[in-house]
Amino acid sequence: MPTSADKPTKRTRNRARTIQDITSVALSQLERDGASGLSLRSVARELSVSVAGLYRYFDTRDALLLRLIEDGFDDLGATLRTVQASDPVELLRGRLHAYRGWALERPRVFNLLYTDPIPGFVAPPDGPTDVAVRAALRALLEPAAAILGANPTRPSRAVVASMVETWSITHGFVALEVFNHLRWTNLDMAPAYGRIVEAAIERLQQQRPAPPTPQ
Amino acid sequence: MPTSADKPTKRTRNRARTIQDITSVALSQLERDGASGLSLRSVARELSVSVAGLYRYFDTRDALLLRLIEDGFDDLGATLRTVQASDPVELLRGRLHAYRGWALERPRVFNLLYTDPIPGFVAPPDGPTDVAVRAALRALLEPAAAILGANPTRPSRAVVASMVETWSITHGFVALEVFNHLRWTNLDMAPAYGRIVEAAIERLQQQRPAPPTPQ
DNA sequence: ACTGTATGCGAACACTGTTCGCATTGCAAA
DNA sequence: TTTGCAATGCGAACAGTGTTCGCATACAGT
Repeated sequence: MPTSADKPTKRTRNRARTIQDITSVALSQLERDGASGLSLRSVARELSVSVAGLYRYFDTRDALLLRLIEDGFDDLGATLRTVQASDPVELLRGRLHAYRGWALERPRVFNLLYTDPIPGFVAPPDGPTDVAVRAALRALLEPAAAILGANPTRPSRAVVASMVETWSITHGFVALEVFNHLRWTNLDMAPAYGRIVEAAIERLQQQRPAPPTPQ
Repeated sequence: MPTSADKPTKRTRNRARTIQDITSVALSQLERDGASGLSLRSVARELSVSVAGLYRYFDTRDALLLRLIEDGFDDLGATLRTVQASDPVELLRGRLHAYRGWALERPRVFNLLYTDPIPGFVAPPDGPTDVAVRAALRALLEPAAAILGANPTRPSRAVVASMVETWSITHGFVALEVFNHLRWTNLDMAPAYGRIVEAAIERLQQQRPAPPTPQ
């Protein structure tokens, strides 16, 4: 039962590598077949190890799934943060588009992150999952806070409300598109999403407290 | 292998009742444990029949799930249509709120309808599933078309785009709330959603072609 | 009353997650 | 270096799942 803080001995390095191997093939199976199609036994087969051996690294299938969720949020956050801009409006616009792009490339992972993957489970507040979730979201909400001229670390209630609106508006389109609920419209999805993004940004700007008019 | 159009003989009536029984207990298990927790064997146990017997009514587990999806969309549509109003704006507002209420009462069903429940499956266009999906959606989009002063049966491309925007904006908030992604905000969800709804309606009204100014 | 179809079910097969006990390996202290 | 303990690996087993098959039974139409 190794603790989280171990010296970098050969054992712990091997252990980290094994965990990395497991999550890696688990992720590829998740992306291909969805969460319900991910089986420990097939992961074990692909790694040429026994099923029972996997239980030295993950107590249960749900634990592995949870790890994929955390990794997913980390990856989403990192992807959003690759988008940079000097203008906060430009930054928000870019990251909102990156949000959609990320989701479209990994619909199964997006499904795992933003719907109800482990029926009974709710992430405990300030647990590792919750931390990863909020870190990813911060990459989206910080530029929104900047547009509002608000402190992104301690946003007021009204600022939170405005940021959540921005997120909700864009997330809705992405969720519907990713899950194929907009196919019948025959719309060009990219420009349609672009209009949603602009609407969200405009609304955000309207809610910014009026700056002191110069002169 | 009975076809869909049978005379109302005793056999077919019994058959319809059995199907109704199966879907009924399947639905209750779905609402409690989610789609992944729904098992044919437990349904059979609860009905005191054998598992193999169920296969006389549903070729596969996915077929039963698909039936629950169709029933779900029918129920959603019917619920939305219980909301009536003379003013189309009032009608849309009421139905958008009903949309959220319906989702919050059956999060597992909402998950089944609007995410990726059967990984490989896409509903064939104009199949029974597709018909149910679009019928439910029409209850939401018709008042939007009315606000735009458009023909709801043959909407133009621009009208479709506007209606989809309305849906996307509100769906996003509902999806995030239902799947517990807004818990950290500590916002009052009902008024927060109310503001989203008003934003969607305002945007819709702005996109209405200007009426001929009287006088 | 007879005949064919629809229905019901027990048993089996292949698959799943999970646990147990026993071997083996690697590390760290003696 | 040797010894001992913890970490690792694995085969077998158990309970659960979806699905198929073959054989009985019940019913509907002739």
